[in-house]
Amino acid sequence: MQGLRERKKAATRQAISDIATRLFERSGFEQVTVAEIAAAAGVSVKTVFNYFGSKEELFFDREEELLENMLSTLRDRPAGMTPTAAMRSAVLGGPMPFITCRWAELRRPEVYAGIRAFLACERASPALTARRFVIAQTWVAPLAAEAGSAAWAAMFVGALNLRAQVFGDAMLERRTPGTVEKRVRTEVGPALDALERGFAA
Amino acid sequence: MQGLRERKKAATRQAISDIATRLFERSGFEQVTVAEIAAAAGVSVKTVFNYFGSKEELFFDREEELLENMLSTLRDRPAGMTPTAAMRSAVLGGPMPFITCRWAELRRPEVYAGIRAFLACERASPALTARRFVIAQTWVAPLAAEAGSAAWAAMFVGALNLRAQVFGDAMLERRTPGTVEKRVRTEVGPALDALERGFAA
DNA sequence: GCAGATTTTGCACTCGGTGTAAAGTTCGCC
DNA sequence: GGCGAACTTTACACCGAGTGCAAAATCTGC
Repeated sequence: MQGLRERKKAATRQAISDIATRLFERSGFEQVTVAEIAAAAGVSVKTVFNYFGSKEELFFDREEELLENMLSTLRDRPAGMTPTAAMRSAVLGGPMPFITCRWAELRRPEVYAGIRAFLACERASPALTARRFVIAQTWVAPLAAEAGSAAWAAMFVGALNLRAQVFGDAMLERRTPGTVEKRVRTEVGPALDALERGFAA
Repeated sequence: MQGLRERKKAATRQAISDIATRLFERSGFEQVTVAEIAAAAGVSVKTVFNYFGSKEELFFDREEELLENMLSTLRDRPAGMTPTAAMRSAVLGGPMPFITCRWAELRRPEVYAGIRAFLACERASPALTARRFVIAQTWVAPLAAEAGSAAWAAMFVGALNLRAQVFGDAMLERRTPGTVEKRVRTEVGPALDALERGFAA
């Protein structure tokens, strides 16, 4: 355990992030001001911006972790396995790609509702939708370095964006967990197949 | 020729856009305020926002035209030709994809300098860089509709983003027109090859 | 408990963007 | 040419995100 200062910082950061998430999901991203978040967290606006570079960063909090997981999935693949094959099960195997969460968990209503609320909030805000694409784009260079092919990385990120689209659509239409999984597999699977075939040289 | 009102509107819009472009390329996107643009154009700030939805729209002005060109390239392809094959020459055949501008034109110094200034301005501003990705993403759905495959469209846009990256890098490094062309062909060509092979089913 | 490093805060400010209502233009028509 | 309707432009007041700065509060090692 670190010193008191370190612990307080971590706690403050977490508190701000939690409260922001709750407020966003209750009222919508655009409807909540940073001033409200700061007040609810018992902290000044300036402090919020000390921890988070922008309002959007309060929403997308786990995306760095996601990149790390992608990179280690690539790095740890058995010799001879293609990048596409290595990524396949993580992309198709659960609701949140590269997070250890399987399709079965989506059957728990509170998980379904939580993910759905997050997606609804994101879709309702152009700024957040835009932000997601930008974040995804920042993945291209690291993925390219790890996989050894810029072309592969650029198109793989295209496939990830497709996946987010398909998954989000199905969730917002309130499809059953089974249907959501089926849609992701049948619509994103072919993209991965094409990637596999395309880079089979 | 339209009525006076229509002509005036078109002229005002063009004047604002031209002045904005000049100011951006001289001082950088972030350094120029909308108020300065409005003043230079002899118009109120509100009028600027009557014509353009945001400051970024003042910079990316021809992107709609680009989408139109992509869609008609797809639509008019001979029966039996794959979407990838149809797009290939437009993607690899000139400095600005889907604009009738061939590689030869890049050899004219003022063309080279103009495009380079535009790119430098874009790269210097995170907001503009982000905006480009968002614009590219809005192309996915229309392209998917025209090509009949969401998977293809998602990954094709990935290839377009790669192209923009490669082209921009080469231009900012002040490579010769010949080198720029070669880089685009050798780095983006494989992506299109993969796309062709991948969707050959 | 003290000195020095670190965090938090308040404050004043800039800039992008919106809503509104009034002033200024253009249009179709007589 | 002139008149009323439709449309554009403008000023003004406003909001929210984000920054820079210097003072106040807090933690750290000793």
